[in-house]
Amino acid sequence: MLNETAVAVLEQSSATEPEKRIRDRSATERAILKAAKNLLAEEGFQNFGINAVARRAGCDKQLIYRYYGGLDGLVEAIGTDLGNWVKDRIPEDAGGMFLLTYGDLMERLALLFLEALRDDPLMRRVVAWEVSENTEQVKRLSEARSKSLGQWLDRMRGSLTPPKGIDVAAVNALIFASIQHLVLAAAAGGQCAGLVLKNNKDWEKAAIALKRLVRGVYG
Amino acid sequence: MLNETAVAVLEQSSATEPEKRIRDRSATERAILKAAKNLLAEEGFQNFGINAVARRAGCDKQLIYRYYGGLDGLVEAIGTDLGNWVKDRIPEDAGGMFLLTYGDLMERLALLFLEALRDDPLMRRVVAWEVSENTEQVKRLSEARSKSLGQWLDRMRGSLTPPKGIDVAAVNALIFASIQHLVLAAAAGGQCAGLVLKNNKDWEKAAIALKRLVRGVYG
DNA sequence: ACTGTTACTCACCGATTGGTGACAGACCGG
DNA sequence: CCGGTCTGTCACCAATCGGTGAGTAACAGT
Repeated sequence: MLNETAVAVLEQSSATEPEKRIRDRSATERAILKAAKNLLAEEGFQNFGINAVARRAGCDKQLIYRYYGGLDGLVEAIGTDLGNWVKDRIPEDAGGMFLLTYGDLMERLALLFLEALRDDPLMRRVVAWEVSENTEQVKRLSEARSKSLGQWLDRMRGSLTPPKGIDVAAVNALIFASIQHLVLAAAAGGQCAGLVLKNNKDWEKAAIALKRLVRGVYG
Repeated sequence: MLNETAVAVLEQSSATEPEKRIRDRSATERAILKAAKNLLAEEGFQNFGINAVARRAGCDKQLIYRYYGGLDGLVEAIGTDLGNWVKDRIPEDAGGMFLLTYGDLMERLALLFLEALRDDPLMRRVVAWEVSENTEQVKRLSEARSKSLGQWLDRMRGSLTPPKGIDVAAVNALIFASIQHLVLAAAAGGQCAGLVLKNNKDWEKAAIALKRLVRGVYG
């Protein structure tokens, strides 16, 4: 990539010059991070490595070592980005709606989370990564993500009091676990436990079932 | 491994001769399959390759190509084994119990499935594999698994009629999805969505929450 | 214009990967 | 005894991996 532009410059520059991006460290850093995120989102964590990222970023892998301290640092940077995931991807104005009960809230949050996860391939890969490996890299990703998720839940809860006599943490963990696995399985194979999940109609059924599940516990 | 025994034999055989296993095709096939399953269960699908399997089986990788047609065939053999998973790992006598309602049944099945999955590292790796990759190998594994799971559900349902007005397939998919993700996340990082899952007490809480969830929809 | 720093590239390293062809020895039928 | 088949071993291949040291080109300060 970069070579082509450089060569083009040497050859007195042919017609188009697509973004030179020479000797601009911060721009290169951004390009690397972007390349890493796109690569992870599209290819998954299987082929996620120094060489592949450098190849996609169109720069030498040495720069990844220099600017991010290797793959670990790069993953950490991704994790930092991911800390703002809920803030970036999920509308916060749900508090302004008529959420009278804890059940109202959880139903809404569950549906929002389902949709957001369904629309974000990067986040899906990260979640899949979390349940597949246990390296230090992944641990950090996982922590950042669950922390930000927990804060989101707290923030949205506001002054609503959860029902007594129910282990809310455990029940909510199960609910969000079901959403995550459903979306992951669907993204991977188009179905989950025999339930086909491809077109919007399929997903509408799943959403209804999810509502029923939430309403079952929280009324 | 095998070299050591061979050398020992050439050296007029020292004291112990741990299972010679020479020139016995079916035994070698079994050893390879066993090695593959153990490797997958212990190391995960990340480092699951021809070389690693051959190394663990103590034979040349060429034999894997000859006897199984490469990794694909080997994975398929594992999948065939996995087709009997529910039969092997989950007691079938639950039908003889007092399961009066569909809710009784699903609660029992959910708990059985949770426990069985928790106790089987190989199956956990396979499930994690399913949501992480979409190769032909994994597809076959996934199909065999979900098919056998579906048959199990049908078999256990017996003459019990599911409640009307509920999309049982979708709800059950969500329930089993929650179990799978919970167990996977716990096995990977010891927690799921902030809920710590390490000792038996933690799991007891999760089981209670699971019951509540099932009872919520199915009464 | 000289100098030093910054941004970047390149060439190479050892290790490991999936895959293949050639070979050696045990066994069996003639 | 010989010849062929079966089982298993070994040596080698190109490709890729993560990682490093050395070198080059562009810029800034003086």
